[in-house]
Amino acid sequence: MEGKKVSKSVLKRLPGYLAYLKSMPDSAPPNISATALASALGMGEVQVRKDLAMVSDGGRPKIGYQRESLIYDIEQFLGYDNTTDAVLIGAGKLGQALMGYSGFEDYGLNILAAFDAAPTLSKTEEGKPIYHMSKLDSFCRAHKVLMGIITVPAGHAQEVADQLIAGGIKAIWNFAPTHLDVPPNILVQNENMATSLAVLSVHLQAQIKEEKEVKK
Amino acid sequence: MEGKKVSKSVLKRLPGYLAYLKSMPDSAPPNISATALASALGMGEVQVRKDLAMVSDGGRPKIGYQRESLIYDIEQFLGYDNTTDAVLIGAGKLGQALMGYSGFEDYGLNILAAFDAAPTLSKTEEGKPIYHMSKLDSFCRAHKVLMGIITVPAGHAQEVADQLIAGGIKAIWNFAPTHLDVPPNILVQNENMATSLAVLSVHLQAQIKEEKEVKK
DNA sequence: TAGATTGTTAATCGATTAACAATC
DNA sequence: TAGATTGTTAATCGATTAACAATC
Repeated sequence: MEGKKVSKSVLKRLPGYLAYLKSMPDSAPPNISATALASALGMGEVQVRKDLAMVSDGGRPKIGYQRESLIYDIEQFLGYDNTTDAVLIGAGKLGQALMGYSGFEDYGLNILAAFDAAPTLSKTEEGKPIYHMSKLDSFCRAHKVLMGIITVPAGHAQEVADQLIAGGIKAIWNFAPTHLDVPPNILVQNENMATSLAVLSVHLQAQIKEEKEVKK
Repeated sequence: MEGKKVSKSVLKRLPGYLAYLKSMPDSAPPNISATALASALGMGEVQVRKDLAMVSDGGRPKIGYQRESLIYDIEQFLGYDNTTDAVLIGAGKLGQALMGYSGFEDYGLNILAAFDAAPTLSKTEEGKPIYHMSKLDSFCRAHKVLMGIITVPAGHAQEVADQLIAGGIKAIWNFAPTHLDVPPNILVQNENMATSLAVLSVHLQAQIKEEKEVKK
């Protein structure tokens, strides 16, 4: 059943289901059970069922869910059917890597152009334009861009965020390792590698410690 | 007080405190209160205090925490003091961007080399070696590498993960948008952009919907 | 001392899991 | 029908927040 309020934790799991369903070969059976999905993704089956209940209009007992319509429902729910235009600020290595990643199309994301304080090129390898920061505001307004991707150094991220918001942007994908202060109606999604590294680092420390103790 | 079990949610917030503390100028006062930290990062002050209590040996009422020792304590806790060697698999755009990112040093991460199924270069721009996949196993063993970074396409990620684990790796930083099946003692940290995009996309959809309703 | 601030104990909230009834 | 599977209701778990006592 659609239209319900879906929590962020559920939301974050949906792309996982979608990717798995899409990765299945056409030769696979047209139906799949929550049990099968759960075991493939290493999750609890009740959780999978609850999650799917939020976006689909249900599976059938003994049969499971229709793969095709499940894919459709999740994509529909996530809004991958209608494209979102975005701008990217900071044409450094990470920025260019993101510009060049063609996979974003699958998520309905279209990066129109990059902006940089000191552009060294006028186009990316893929032929997308790189403009000077001074063009940002008018570009965003002209193209009614709603999403900005920040790949500048931490020290400039807040300033860039302010400019994006002034240009009418409603959501920011922030790759700069810093907190952004924004008005309540603006969403900031932090892609914080430091966070992941912390988890990894602490795990490895524990591993090393454990190993030493075993050796004793 | 150190040595307690710290939950993942706390762990993930620590890098935020650390980055903010490190970004403060030397001219700033030597002490900082949880209240100040909280408001700077847009968090609740009780949460900040509880988090800090897990890694530091406490602040002083009315004074706050010593900035320097707080930085030390968090870095110590996260293991940023002793470097972790890592290998990276998949020398594509994203892989090269990560190889070239010098900021990882701050997190005690040192990427020794890249591996690729069909390397087009023998070195990265920064002079780090790029080897053929066939060298992976012996390299990992020889250098006692504990961490692997996967930046290959989703279809090859599981296969690469298996090889890494065979080579003795204990933690995987997975940039491929797919679930990895690994033994229980191996940690997989997914850096899943699809997850972030889902959150952003759903937010924008809601925004657009809202706007339309206002216009009516 | 008074007040800002810390740290802890209790209450709330939300998300996950378990138990079970419904269904094909 | 019997059994696999769905979906829901209740129980558990963990994390966040609120209230308060301790402290400098």
